[in-house]
Amino acid sequence: MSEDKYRAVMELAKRRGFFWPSYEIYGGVAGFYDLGPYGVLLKNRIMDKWRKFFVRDHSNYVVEIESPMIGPSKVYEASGHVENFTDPIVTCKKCGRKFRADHLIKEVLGIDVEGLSPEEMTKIIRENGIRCPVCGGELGEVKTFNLLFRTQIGPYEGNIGYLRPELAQGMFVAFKRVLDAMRNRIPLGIAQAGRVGRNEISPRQAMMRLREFTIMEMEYFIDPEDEEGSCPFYHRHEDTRIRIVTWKEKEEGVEPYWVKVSEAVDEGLIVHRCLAYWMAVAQSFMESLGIPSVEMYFEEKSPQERAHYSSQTFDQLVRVSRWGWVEVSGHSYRGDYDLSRHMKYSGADLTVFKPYEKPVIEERTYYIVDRSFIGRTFRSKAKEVFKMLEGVSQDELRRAYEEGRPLIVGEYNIPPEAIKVVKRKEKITGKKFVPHVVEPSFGIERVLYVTFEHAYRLKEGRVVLSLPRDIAPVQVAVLPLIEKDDKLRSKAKEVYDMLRQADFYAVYDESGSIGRRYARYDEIGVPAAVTIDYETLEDDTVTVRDRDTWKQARVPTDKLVEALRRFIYYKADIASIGKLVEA
RNA sequence: GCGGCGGUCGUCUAGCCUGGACUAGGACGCCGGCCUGCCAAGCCGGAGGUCCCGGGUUCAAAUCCCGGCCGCCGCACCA
Repeated sequence: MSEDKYRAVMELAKRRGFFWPSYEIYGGVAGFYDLGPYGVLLKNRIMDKWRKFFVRDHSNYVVEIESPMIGPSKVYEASGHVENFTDPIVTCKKCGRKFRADHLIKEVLGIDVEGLSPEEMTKIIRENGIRCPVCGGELGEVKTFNLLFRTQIGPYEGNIGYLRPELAQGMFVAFKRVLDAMRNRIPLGIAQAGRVGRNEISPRQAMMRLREFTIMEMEYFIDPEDEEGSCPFYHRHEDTRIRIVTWKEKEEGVEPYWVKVSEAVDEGLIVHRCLAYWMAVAQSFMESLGIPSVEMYFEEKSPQERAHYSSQTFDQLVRVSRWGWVEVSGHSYRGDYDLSRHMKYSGADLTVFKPYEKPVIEERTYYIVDRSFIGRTFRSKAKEVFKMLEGVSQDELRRAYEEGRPLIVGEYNIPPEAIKVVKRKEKITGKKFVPHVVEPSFGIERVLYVTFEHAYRLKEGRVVLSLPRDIAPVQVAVLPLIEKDDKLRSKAKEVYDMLRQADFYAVYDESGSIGRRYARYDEIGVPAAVTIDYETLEDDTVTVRDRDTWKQARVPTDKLVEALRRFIYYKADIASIGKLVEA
């Protein structure tokens, strides 16, 4: 049954122009998918929903940017991808099985070889006679496989560039600029939607795992010392119930359960309220795409599974017919790992200055050397002494003072009497810190697929794509009842023009019997079909047909735009927008 | 990458085992005509196929054999 649904869904997607495997005429290449005419429209509407939920709904805090797909090698050295996105792989010459070379060596010899070159690992394997743990066959050379797509920037061979495997680095690298443009306010969310590439070893599962795909992601930068202030919209979802399971619970066989956001945070199930808040937003977002809340949950990744910089990661899983639960988004607490790395590798200051509400007056103690004493004592050498004193820390001065022993700088002895204590009141207006990051990240193609599959229905043996009305690729079809009647046709074209000018995505179609055309638009998920019939010519009313119930309401043409707006954007019932037509 | 199964008009498929009348058949869809006063009606006509690709066996290959590509499943992989 589930197998059949997957096949039916893929068949519809291909036949009606939603999506299909790329490069088909050349035999295809695994891990690449095209989006067709309706696929692109649907994707755009999904992306617009995401913008609403994550960006526009938080317009004072979250902004969207766009950064390049190709980055210089330095960026991905800093991010750790050049080093960590690579696996050393060794292949058994006899049975062909592949193993992680470092794991195999650690297993057999108990030594950690992380960071060693493939040649060194090969040597270790040879010298210790390590063989295939499954069949005992001889192992080949250790090879590395990096999942980054590599290229060169310009004509210079040494100038290596990588295709981004995630969007995050674009936000981190541009962080200072964006922060500046947003007038240095924190919390700050930087969002981006764009394509990424990962050279997967063996992609499969149709659109679930691709080598090139689209991510919608946000890096939400916060002050780690101010959890409450980091989430000014927390109250919106405080009482929202989300469905989660922690990794420990999962190991114990606990099923996902419903919990209020505030409880999950207060009980420490979720490490930070921002993480929990964006998970609740993610759940609402997926619900708006027609995924019922019982068809999804959040599952915490175990420490072994998650990236080393993450202190907690939840995956959002949605049920699909063929593969069961699949990940559509990831929610990570990334800490300050990325910004710190980029500070180190680039030398740039990526800290944030956060002013206190009231400046803090603090009394500070300074230990200073009496300059007149030095001048008197060392005379012509004094200049040299001052210079050397520049490298002496407050701590050293304090110890010399407190212990009453001379401070030795180079070949000079400075007696403790020359050190003076000065207490000074200082006004501290704020603090500098490296922000922490909470990251919700969606894979669009997966979201698109689950949306498509959940919309797929059979009604009386016909396919109906019951997409939520406001994400339907085409919003309204305008149909003259009879093809061969010029009066109906010209009136229908007038109505089409009116809807088009009112910014609806409308199509006009006169080909085939009316029933056939209804069926056609049911299949591509058009929520409303407007039919121009003979009554239209008499009293200027049209019928609006609801894709899901097949009920029709009669609406005056001059009220049609408003009626369709309510129907498509405000979930108005078909009966509420006009007089129902008797079947 | 290994093993299993598969790949035929846009889509779904028949044919393959048992090579030859296959000029590859059908259904649905699509296009045109007739018809049609509301749910894939009917009639007529039409377009549409590198039988996944390459090689081999044979007088003859969609069909048998080998290699490759792609898809699905299992294993491995999935920062």
